[in-house]
Amino acid sequence: MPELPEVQTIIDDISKRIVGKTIKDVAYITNSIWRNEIPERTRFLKARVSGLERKGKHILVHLSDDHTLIIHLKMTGKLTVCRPDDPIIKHTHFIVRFARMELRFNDIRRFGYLDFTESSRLNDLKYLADLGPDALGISEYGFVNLVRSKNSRIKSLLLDQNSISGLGNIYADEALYAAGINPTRKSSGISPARIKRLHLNIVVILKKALASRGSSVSDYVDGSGKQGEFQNFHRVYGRTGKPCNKCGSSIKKKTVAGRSSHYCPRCQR
DNA sequence: GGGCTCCTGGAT
DNA sequence: ATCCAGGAGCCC
Repeated sequence: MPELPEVQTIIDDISKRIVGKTIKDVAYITNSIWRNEIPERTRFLKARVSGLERKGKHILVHLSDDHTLIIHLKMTGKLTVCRPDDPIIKHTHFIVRFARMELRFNDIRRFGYLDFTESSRLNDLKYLADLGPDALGISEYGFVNLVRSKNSRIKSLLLDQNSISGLGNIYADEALYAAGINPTRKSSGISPARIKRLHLNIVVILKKALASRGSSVSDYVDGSGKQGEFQNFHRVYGRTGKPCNKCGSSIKKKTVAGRSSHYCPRCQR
């Protein structure tokens, strides 16, 4: 479900409600949702939420006693602030209880996970340490070097979180369309001018998506359980067979890098 | 690279 | 009944 704009929207929503609040209790519902050891309940009790942070598509919830809860939502994960008397819906796996509200982690497909560590040892977690520069933080220079240095298809590179973090299937397709680059192109063969255009479009599209509070295609909801709006502005994703906004050609879909890729065969070369 | 896997559920 | 899904790791 969530890519950078969705994860950031959730973090911004939730931060307003839980930063500074003290944890009263936690509820373990599905043990297998934890990536490593399940933290003891006492690790959470009386801790205060000191701040939230995004690393790629990971959500870090920092606690006052120098521990951090890590959350990855994968495809169908949801993180919402609820009232204690809201019914606990199916596929809810973990709850953090505050005095007047609860933070609930729900995931239909259970691809998502939770993890917990001392904050000073976050970089011992390989999946965090290996993340590439953030899609909204990488410089144009850094991005050009990255793309020119790889021989993979550009779509694969954009999805590779260890090369550049935060992009997923929707925004990779949308950015490639905006830059006029075919998803199957070998990255090393793309001209620097084209790569700069792609970098600019990644930033512009991610920022627009953030302003629209993310894309709700099926499951995504923000930290309050509301849908985003950016799906209304998709140019290729989910528009297979519809006319290209630039040239009128039919938008095509084909598998690239193991994912369905939506593109205009005429505008993207 | 491509293919398979984890899992549930909606669309066709 | 079959296909497909905002992710990503593992296997040749």
